[in-house]
Amino acid sequence: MSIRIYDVGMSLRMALLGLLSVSGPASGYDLTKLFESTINHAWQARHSQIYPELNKLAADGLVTVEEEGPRGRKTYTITEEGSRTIREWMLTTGPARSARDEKTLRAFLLPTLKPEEALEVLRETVRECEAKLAVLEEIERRPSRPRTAGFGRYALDLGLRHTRMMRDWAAETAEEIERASRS
Amino acid sequence: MSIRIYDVGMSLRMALLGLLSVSGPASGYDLTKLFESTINHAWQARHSQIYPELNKLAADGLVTVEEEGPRGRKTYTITEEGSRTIREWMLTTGPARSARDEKTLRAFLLPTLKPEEALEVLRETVRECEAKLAVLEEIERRPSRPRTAGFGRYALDLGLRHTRMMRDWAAETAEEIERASRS
DNA sequence: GATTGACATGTAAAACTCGACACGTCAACA
DNA sequence: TGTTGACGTGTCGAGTTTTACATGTCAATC
Repeated sequence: MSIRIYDVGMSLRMALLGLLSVSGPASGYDLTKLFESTINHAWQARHSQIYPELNKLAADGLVTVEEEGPRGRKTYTITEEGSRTIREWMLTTGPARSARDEKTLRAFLLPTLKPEEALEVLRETVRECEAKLAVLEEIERRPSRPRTAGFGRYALDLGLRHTRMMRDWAAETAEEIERASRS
Repeated sequence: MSIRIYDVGMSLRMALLGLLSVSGPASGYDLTKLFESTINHAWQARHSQIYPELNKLAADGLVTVEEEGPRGRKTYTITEEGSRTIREWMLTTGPARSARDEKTLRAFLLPTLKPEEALEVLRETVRECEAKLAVLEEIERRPSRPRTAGFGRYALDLGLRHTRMMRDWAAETAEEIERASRS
């Protein structure tokens, strides 16, 4: 086991430990789907990244394979050390946190377009946000499964706020551009 | 020049073309700093990634080196083809956009902590947001330099909204946890 | 004249991420 | 009985991103 000095690249690790911690024992397959259905807005990972990371996690003693089911299914459980590790990470306040959002990047690059084009992009953004909001609000209404109950609460709220913020920004910016181009 | 079929990995390319498009001719050094001071919240890139990408961009005819100054400075200018390329990219609506935010990830993993610990993390988040807001509001008040004037407008507004949203979420979630743990 | 710091560009190794390939199981339904 | 689709784990190659290394110029200040 190699000690990692820097925080970079710990995110996937911590996401997996966090999911295992809150949802209880799960397989790589379960975690891949959990990833998609919960923290997908904040972080993405394919199974091709998740399976190797789980093996590393097991090698480092942060998780254990307690049970092997049919179809080669391996059920991972977080260990004491794993819990300690994620707790420390969560309580560590670092100044530099990676943040990448192509949607926001496009918003920043809006001035590269002519006003009419920018307007159309913004209106499309509003439509996308509305569609996403509809999905999130539907999830909010639907009673959550017990396994992810506490987990999804804050995540969903943040997702809703983020999407509404984006929608409002796009709508108001569109209005502003429209006003400016009319005068 | 190889044609890229997928959109993935185009972000850095487009960010550079966008910066060159809005701010006018600039060197790799300028772009590195522009990156930091403008779209850093949406995308990050070190000079070790920017310099090679500029060379590729030049090889592909999307930018040209019009001028070589002292200290080996190379001033890049976006070409017609470069402008066409970013315009097409901006107008292309793809469903899958990469989004990674460690701050949000941590928010999602809050339920791994005990209520008192989560509370402390949330309060720290509020403090960080307040500090960031102070910086952004100061920038808002300060008259912008002509080179990034139009560019920074929307970016700054979105940054302010995002930070306020995060602050409000953290504050209200903290309140909620406090209420729940009191009862 | 020497030192410091901003300017300026680059490369190499390691780690991270994605899409594609690859293999195999089990249950349900036709 | 065959086929389909969800379950389930894994590897590989290519591209992206980071950290560290590497080199040198120019202006200002001591």
